[in-house]
Amino acid sequence: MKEKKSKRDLILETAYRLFMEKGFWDTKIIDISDAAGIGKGTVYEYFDSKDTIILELFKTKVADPYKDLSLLIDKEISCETKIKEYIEFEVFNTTKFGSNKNMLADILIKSDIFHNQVLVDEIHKLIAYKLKIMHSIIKEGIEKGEFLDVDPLLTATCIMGAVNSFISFNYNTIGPSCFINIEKSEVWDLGELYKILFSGLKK
Amino acid sequence: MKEKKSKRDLILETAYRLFMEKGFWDTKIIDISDAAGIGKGTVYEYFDSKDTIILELFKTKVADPYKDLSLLIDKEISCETKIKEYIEFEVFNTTKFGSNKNMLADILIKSDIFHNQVLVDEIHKLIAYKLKIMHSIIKEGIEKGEFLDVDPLLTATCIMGAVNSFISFNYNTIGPSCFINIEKSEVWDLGELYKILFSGLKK
Amino acid sequence: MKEKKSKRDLILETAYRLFMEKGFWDTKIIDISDAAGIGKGTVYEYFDSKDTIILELFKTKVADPYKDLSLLIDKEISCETKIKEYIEFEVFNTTKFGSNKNMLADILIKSDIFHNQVLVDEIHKLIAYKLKIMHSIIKEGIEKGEFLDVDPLLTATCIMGAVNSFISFNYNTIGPSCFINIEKSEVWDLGELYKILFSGLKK
Amino acid sequence: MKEKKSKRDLILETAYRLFMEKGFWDTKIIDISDAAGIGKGTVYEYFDSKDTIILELFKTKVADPYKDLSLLIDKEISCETKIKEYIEFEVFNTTKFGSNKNMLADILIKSDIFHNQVLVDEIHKLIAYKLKIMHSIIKEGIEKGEFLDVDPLLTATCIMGAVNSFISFNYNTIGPSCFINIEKSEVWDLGELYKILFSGLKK
DNA sequence: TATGAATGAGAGTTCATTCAT
DNA sequence: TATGAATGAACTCTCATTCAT
Repeated sequence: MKEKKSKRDLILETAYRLFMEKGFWDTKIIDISDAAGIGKGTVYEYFDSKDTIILELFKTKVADPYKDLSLLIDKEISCETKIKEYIEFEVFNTTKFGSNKNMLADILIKSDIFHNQVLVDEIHKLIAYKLKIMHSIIKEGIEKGEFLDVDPLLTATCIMGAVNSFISFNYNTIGPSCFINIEKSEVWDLGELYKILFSGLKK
Repeated sequence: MKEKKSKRDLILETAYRLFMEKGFWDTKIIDISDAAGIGKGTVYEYFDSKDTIILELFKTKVADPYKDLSLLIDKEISCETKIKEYIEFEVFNTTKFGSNKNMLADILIKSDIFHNQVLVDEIHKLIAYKLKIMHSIIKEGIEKGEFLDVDPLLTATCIMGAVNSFISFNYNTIGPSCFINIEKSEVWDLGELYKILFSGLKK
Repeated sequence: MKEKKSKRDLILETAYRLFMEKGFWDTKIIDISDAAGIGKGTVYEYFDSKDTIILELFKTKVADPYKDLSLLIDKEISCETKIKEYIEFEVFNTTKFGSNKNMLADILIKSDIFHNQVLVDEIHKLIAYKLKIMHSIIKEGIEKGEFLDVDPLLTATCIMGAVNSFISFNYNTIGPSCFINIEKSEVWDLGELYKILFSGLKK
Repeated sequence: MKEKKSKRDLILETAYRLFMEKGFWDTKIIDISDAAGIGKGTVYEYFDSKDTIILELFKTKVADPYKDLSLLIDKEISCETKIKEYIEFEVFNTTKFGSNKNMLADILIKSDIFHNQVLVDEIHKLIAYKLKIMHSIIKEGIEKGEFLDVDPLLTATCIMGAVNSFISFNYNTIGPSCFINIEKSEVWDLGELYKILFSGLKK
């Protein structure tokens, strides 16, 4: 495993680009070496396997930038500002790769899932359908004076994200592996979720 | 393509079970036929391909149940209640397959992503890390009297979900394919996001 | 793993033939399937791997025939006859595959050793050289009346084989794995070897 | 092809050591250069190929020491002594590389044969089985007073070696390449083999 | 209708060898 | 003289799909 920067980086960048474009499974080693203008064997001079490449990309492109995020906790600013800074950081971090690029999400969502565009289209159709309903409800609520004057689509998007996340963590899809060192009451109450969505965080 | 209900359903149910257990890519056609107690060729009597099976499963198990969700819009109830009903439906819908089962999420998250446990562990580690920070901030905010008395972990989870969703839709990762028939102002303002998170929806 | 006799046997026989002709390492799976007139994948329908094929061949062609050899021990015949029968069995067993064929020895000695005909020639040259010397000594011994009137070349061959075997077992090349349940005095004395070679077994 | 002694010898000695330890096929060129502390390319400055190395090793380590063995023929000693000296030389020669080391045999028997420990175990099992039978017969013969009082295991080992050798040469496995300049009667008689085994060489 | 034997394109990976420096 | 980065032919094994029965 050589460490010479340029060639290793060339492979990494090429792999990254192809993974983003075609997905991990649709990108073959030969695709990477061809696109990089090098021999297939050269890829293996720098990486043990295809798995090592995606792992390295994840670590450097995705995970590493978060390293100092925890410094945020001890900053002398209000918690509201902390959350705002967190979000700004997250937005910067996941969009810095270029317009419309969120590496992890992209690779996951791209062709990789099922090599099946028809299915991907169906999934998007469902999301669109749900979004439209939620959007319509919020719009109505605003018009009727029931809700604050927020952007209805943005809000629909956020609520859907919050709910999906709530479900995934609450009903263990993602697994308790993500709750390291944090105590979680057995099953969360929907009432708590509503509280946040309707009243927000601030006192 | 035959339509005799029983055998077709047997294949579908077996495939569904195996996809949930081992993921889509790790489930081979032979696994399905073996588990169903039928011949490998028989699978192809009822389905054109493996892709057709997952597509059918998605349609019937995931998408179809949402068919009447739009009726919610015209119900004679407050918008707050509509959203609550929406959420309750979503929770029911994604957890009805058994404890801790959310079909789509499960299949995506299972072995399928990269066949690479090391990478999956890294991803979980990052999620856990971010969650811990957010959790810590919210807890502090509550203690200091800055935030309402919410469940900090649940709230952290929801905010992360909302933010991820905001980013995905705002910066086009998922693609505009999900905004069919909805007008979206070019790029959403972070201020709008903060408004919802801190003040909530309700007036 | 199907068990239908004919195709499985076809693969086995074809592999056997090619292993004998070209050696194990020089025989590729595609060679076997081509020679058998079947598809490459078919080989894997019947055998898990190339290793499984050679193992199966060893078991059925080489090891199995020895199964009843131990019955010899309890036969009501003289020990001299027992040894003669043992040898006759061994000769039959290792030559039954056709003229000039001793499966295991052939595969080992063929191209497999080093893929290197020049080296194989050198090895043969050395054997020939040693054989010639031994042959010459024995011939002289017979002519001078020192030795019995035996076939000098045959005798030279046997002595070389006995000595090689003695060395291999005595100095552990083969490893003690072959002395299961038999007690071996630490290192054998050359005197014992001479006793057998010069005086023979019989009283 | 340079001839500078020291580096060439370093490569040779390193290759020799690794071939003995891991076998020819398991030893890669990079292993040799690494172990020798030189560059991979340097190996090719001194040797045309991996094959050239093993050939050179065979010649210098194995074959060359036999160069003067033929002088034995003309020594003024009895033929019995000649054979004894031959054997002593052979024992010395094949064991001089260190305890339990017989270069050629070692390399052949090591990992090289089939990279398949299961098969190697099976082969050893068969050898052990045959050895046990022969051992048992000889022991019985001695106890009954039919045979001389020899070491039964050593004798079994030698007889097996002699018989294998007899078969290999008699039925052409090794090929007539080893009978250069020696006349061989078409097929040897088993009677001749028995004569030597039971009566020995000496008059 | 049901089968499962047969298929072969295609993947990741290895490593002896080359050659520009 | 010495290097090691670069190479690519070659290999084993996988598995969705076909099709004769």
